[in-house]
Amino acid sequence: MKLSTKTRYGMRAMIDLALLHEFDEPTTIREIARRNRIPESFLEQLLGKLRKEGLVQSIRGPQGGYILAKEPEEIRVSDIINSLEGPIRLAECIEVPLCGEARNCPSRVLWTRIRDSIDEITQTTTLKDLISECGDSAERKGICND
Amino acid sequence: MKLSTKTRYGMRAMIDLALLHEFDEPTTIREIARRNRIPESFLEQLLGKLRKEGLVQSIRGPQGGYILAKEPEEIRVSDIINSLEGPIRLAECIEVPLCGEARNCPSRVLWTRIRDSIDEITQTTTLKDLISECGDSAERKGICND
DNA sequence: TGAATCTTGACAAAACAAGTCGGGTATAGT
DNA sequence: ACTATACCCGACTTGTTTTGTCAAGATTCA
Repeated sequence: MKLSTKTRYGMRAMIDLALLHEFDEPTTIREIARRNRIPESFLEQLLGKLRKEGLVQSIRGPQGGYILAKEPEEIRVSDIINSLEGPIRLAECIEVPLCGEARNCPSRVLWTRIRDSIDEITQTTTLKDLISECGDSAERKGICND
Repeated sequence: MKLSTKTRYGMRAMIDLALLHEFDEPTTIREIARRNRIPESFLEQLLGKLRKEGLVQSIRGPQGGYILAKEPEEIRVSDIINSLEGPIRLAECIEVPLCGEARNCPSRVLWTRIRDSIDEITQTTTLKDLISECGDSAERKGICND
């Protein structure tokens, strides 16, 4: 079980935007891509999804770019993940019980428990939480790939 | 983020074996496959991995089949997942810090926290836990696909 | 011996992930 | 109005992974 690069890249991009949020001026795809080592045209797709979900705002034309559409404390990690790859569905039957014995199905109980535990984290962690926990020393040297 | 069918099938097969454990006689691949709606030759592969990890024991020849190699309370969910698809690696840099700022990397902090939370569940839950929590009413009607 | 059963590895189809590309649209500045 | 900048969008490609299938072999019981 691993995260898609969509999710990893997208999260990095959002953190990047959150760190720049105080400056209140847009950053271009190109800059975000360069700072975070993300292929430019791939990032474009991801920002498109994030925009449609209302997490970032785009500004077209010269001097344009992207900014967060909300305050960092209003953007939950789950919002980002949902935008990029849809909700976490460890198994079909968690969402839509397939068998009549769902309540007593051992594997369903297990997957549900794991999913709930992931949700608990992603739904209670915001971008603000992430960047403030990590201190301001996180100057983007752009080496991390995750 | 979703579970592979390898993991879902494998877990179901192990639960199946755990439920039959008290009878102390082997079950054939065919029977496990039929009860759990798993392609026979695919299940074959999965049981091979589980055997190599010492989780199940095989008995060849007529009246042969598979049984658990340990008591259900000695088999953790994490053992099963590790056998089938290797350890959960949400992102490379969790295991091997890639950048010099790992400690201050917001996304790394996030992925690590999620992974730890998953590990906590899989490492403390055994097959015994799963089947005893679900009551004995779980008669395998074999409809569930997860 | 012969039938039942596991064992192993090669192979194949389908799905998915990751990334590219080209042409379009909006806008600021001149 | 023109032009350069920048986002927008969908189709396409490429490579990998997943999800299997299959055949030949090994072991054991009766």
